[in-house]
Amino acid sequence: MTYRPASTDAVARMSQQWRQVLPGLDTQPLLVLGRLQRVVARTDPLLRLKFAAAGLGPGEFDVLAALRREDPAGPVPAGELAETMLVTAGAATKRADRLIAAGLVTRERSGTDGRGRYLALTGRGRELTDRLMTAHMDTEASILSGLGQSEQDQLAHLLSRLLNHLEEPSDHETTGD
Amino acid sequence: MTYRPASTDAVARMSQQWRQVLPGLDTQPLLVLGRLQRVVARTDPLLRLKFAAAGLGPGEFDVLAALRREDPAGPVPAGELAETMLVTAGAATKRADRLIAAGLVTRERSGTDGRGRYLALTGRGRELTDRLMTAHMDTEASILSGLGQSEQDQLAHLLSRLLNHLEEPSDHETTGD
DNA sequence: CGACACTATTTTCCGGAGAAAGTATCTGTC
DNA sequence: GACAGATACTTTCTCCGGAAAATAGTGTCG
Repeated sequence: MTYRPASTDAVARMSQQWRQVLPGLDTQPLLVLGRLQRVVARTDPLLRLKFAAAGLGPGEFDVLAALRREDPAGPVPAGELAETMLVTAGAATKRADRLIAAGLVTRERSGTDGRGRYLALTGRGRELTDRLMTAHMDTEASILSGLGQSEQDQLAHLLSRLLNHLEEPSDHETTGD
Repeated sequence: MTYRPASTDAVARMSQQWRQVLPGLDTQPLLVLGRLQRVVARTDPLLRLKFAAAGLGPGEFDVLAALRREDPAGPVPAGELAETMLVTAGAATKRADRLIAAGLVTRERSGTDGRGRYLALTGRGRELTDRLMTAHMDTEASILSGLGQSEQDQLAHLLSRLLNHLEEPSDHETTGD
């Protein structure tokens, strides 16, 4: 039986192991990005539970949420939707197809540009989205409940900095490696 | 073209929008978990590039890395592998199949328990893994280069706390490390 | 010993996503 | 105004992973 101190998580252990196998290698990045991936891998299934219970597949709440957020501004171009969800246009099309079939979303041609499609929530879609979003925030809050408020704030801040760096590559040249 | 202050990331904007649509809803958790998901969604494709260049599919480097870490301890039971990779046993089997076909991994029956299978790296597998792991850490380091060292440390620490909470739900020992 | 429950892994089936080809529409150029 | 190329989306093809059934092996209890 291997003894494991309480303050050591799975990723810290991996890092230790690497140190033994490849002593020259700097595995510091793992302690950030490895943990990040692992947190997401752990939380995603938890978050999907409520959506699945409402009959929604993996990425479908993403669509509903994106449309609801833009609701005041009206229908959303399909391409924009794909961008904000970080999926390909093809995936966005298929997600929309399913939601349309479920009667939660509508798709209409753009008047000014025959290629464009605009997506919007139906009444039922809006209703469901609001209900799910509320429950969603509850779930997320409970996942974060192990951290204090100031820790959550710090974490949010650091992630924001990292994300900014990732999403605006122009403000810092990192073409290298 | 909407003007966007540099300090505002995509998730912060989403949170703002929600505030307008559902003013009563607390979207604080989004600022942590939403960003987390988004960082991973952005980084994953970057990380996969090098693996794909080496002919490896999505989860395959995970297998190689897990085996390499355990290398000193010898072959790894298939089930254990699935657990550390956070995938189902079926997925682990299939990943292993591909790597065996590529000549990077071997699978042998357990001597003591006929149901068990032990996986290990071949010479070529070990070589490739070491090379990829080094390149991988470079890539990750460059992704994190937007943060200073102390920020990375803070982030690692906070993520560790969160991960501990997620992976040991019954454990409430929050003693600092 | 033999039936049964349990465990470890593999296989089958299916759904979702990416890549790239396909379709419709728009824009610029002559 | 017609044509080439760009753009917005859709379709097709294929791969990967989860869920659950199937397979194989172990342990136990009488």
